[in-house]
Amino acid sequence: MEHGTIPLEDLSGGLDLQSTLESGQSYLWTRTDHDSYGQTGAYGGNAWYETVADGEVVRARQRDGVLEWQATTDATDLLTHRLRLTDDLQEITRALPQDPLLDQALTAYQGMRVTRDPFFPCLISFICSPQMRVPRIYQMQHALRQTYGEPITVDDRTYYAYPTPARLADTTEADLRALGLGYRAPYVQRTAELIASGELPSTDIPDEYEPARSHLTQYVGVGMKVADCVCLFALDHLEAVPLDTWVQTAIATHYPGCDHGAYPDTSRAIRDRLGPYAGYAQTYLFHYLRHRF
DNA sequence: ATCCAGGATGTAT
DNA sequence: ATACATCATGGA
Repeated sequence: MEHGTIPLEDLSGGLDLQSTLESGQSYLWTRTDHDSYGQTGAYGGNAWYETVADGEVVRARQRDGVLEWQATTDATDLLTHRLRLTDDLQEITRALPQDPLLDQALTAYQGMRVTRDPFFPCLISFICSPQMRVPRIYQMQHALRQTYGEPITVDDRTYYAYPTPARLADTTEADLRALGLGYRAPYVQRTAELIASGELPSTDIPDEYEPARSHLTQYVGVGMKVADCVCLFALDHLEAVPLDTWVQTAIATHYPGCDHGAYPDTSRAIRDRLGPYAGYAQTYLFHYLRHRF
């Protein structure tokens, strides 16, 4: 394994790796000191996180003002891309409106970045998310990797890549129910099939945000909320605001003028209110609201 | 035991 | 368009 460090001193807004990887954005990283997946109780400020990306094992941890990595090849570009290290967090914070709730959330998790996941794993992760707690979503993605992922052995340890569309298309509803996906099992199988067969290829996704969101809702198990998650966490649409139950409640109480009942109307109103980095605000609010109690 | 979780779908109005 | 029941699973 090669290893190296990425300096963080000159990074605008800094980095909080733990918050970035444990705030329910990406379900593709596992903390190596976890005996079970998705547990965020113990402090892990300097913990290693690992994933399989582009067929390579990548491990990263934050300490002493650097992002340290171990990988089979140089992971600098990969980490810079996946963790959005070039996002100007100071400018993003400046561009967001000033209000007490948002200020508290931004201050509490300074350095947290929106992750940039690969499309298919992100899509499947959030198809698994409805009516599920964050730790269980981690658990389901872990089960999918262990069961259907391509194994990679490095230094006597075996890792599993996220399964391909073809591999998941080749499963059955019963197979996936056995992994604990519940009623989302047929959604995952059908969506994988739509992509693998070319019936609804991901290469047809429009570049613009709202058309992209509309395209995504054609997949099975994808409504507006899940589509917004994929737009934000995989498709570079930083204005996308996933309206989950936490954020909807926050909008109703904190931005009542933006609450229009219907998803598309509230979505447009909150984006008009928060601006081009609305998705960043959503990510901070979601993490903050879920953890302040 | 009962309730609830990063909602989506099918059906009836 | 909008309202409502239904959908698995596990942890509190």
